[in-house]
Amino acid sequence: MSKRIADSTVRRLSAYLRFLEDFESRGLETISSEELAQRGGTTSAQVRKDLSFFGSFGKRGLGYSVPELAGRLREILGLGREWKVIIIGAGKIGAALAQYRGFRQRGFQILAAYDANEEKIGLKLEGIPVRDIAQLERDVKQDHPDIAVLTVPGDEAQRVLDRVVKTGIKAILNFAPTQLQAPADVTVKTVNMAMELEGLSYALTNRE
Amino acid sequence: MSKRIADSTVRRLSAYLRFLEDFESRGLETISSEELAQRGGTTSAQVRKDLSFFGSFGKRGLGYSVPELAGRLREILGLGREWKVIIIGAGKIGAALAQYRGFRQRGFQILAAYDANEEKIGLKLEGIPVRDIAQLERDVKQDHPDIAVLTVPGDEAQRVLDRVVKTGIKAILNFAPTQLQAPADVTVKTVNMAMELEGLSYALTNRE
DNA sequence: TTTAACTTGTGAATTCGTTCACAAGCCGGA
DNA sequence: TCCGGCTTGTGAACGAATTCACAAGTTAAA
Repeated sequence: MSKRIADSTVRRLSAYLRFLEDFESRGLETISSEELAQRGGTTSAQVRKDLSFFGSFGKRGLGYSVPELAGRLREILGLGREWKVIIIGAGKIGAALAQYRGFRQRGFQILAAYDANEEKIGLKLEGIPVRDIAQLERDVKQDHPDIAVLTVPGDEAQRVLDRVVKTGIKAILNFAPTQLQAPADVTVKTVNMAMELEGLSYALTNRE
Repeated sequence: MSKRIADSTVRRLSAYLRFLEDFESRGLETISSEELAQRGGTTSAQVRKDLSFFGSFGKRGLGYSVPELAGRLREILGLGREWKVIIIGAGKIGAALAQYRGFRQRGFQILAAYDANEEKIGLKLEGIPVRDIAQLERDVKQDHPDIAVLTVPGDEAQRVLDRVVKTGIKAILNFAPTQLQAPADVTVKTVNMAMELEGLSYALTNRE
């Protein structure tokens, strides 16, 4: 597939899709790059450039067909199918994610949560079973999850990641505040709240 | 203060500080840009460039003094003081954040959580009082929180943000999967899990 | 049909961030 | 004191991402 697409572009596509769904639900038929841009806090040229990497979806003079563009974006983002997700670490953050509606809505199906704490094993977290981390390898072999979400303490994160990688899972969403090392064919996205907070602290401290 | 620093630079400084604290706790005295780079998944030139925006902290031929550089970074990032934080939305994510140790460790003190749900008001969330959102304005006037964390549903986020902005708070950490509009003097950082997940979906779908 | 008002798609120009490459400075040993 | 080995700090080169600017296509109305 053509050339490498920037991370920032993919994130914007994701944002565009959200607006399109909003427009779709309100029954609107077409949308211009300018409208899309305003909602996404970017420029119309940016929107058109982003889309142009994947083809020409619009009509000059008119704009984009809302349902068609939404469909194309879902296709590009790989949202046409269900992705199976496991959560590793059944703490507070794991629990919050388990009930997060955004997962289901977008076709991310949570299979199970894993933990080492015996008191948690066997319980249900928002309807999702908490299993013994010891059976991770066996379960992955059977259920073939696509994505692992890591919500374990920072000092365990790398060790757990290595274990997850060994099972063959190629996509990881990490909530531990740690820089993780993984092979090139495994995609790791890290959500680091500490870093965001420090970014706010920096902004508050250094305002001109 | 000199010229605008890139967001990516600030995030890296934040990462460097974490490694330095690790080194500090192990009693190491000096560190080179190369060592810092390896831990942070970047290059030594990048590390030196990042630091150079703020001054010359190292000694040629030797490297950086760990405690000194850590101190300088804390200063730059504004971590020398306590920041007062309020959480708006006492749902699962709010609860998870309330107990998140990363906050306290870095000097972020959580004053209270706010919610409109009467059943939650008056309860404690991990020791933090849940108050009526109706008294937000009064409380802010009295307690002067610096940062508001938004964990409300997406369709309420903009409305709540406008209200928070009106109280004079200048820094917001948003967990709603929505692009928010705010005045230029207010810094908004959004943590969008849906977007990260879609990034993973994209990566899984489009691997060459 | 012609015209006016729009809007896309895309090379070119620009801006922004990263990497290179090396002079300048520091340290320890001879 | 001199030398060899190291490491910083920083202009210059490079590369990537964004913005500009406009030809080309579409629509509706006269």
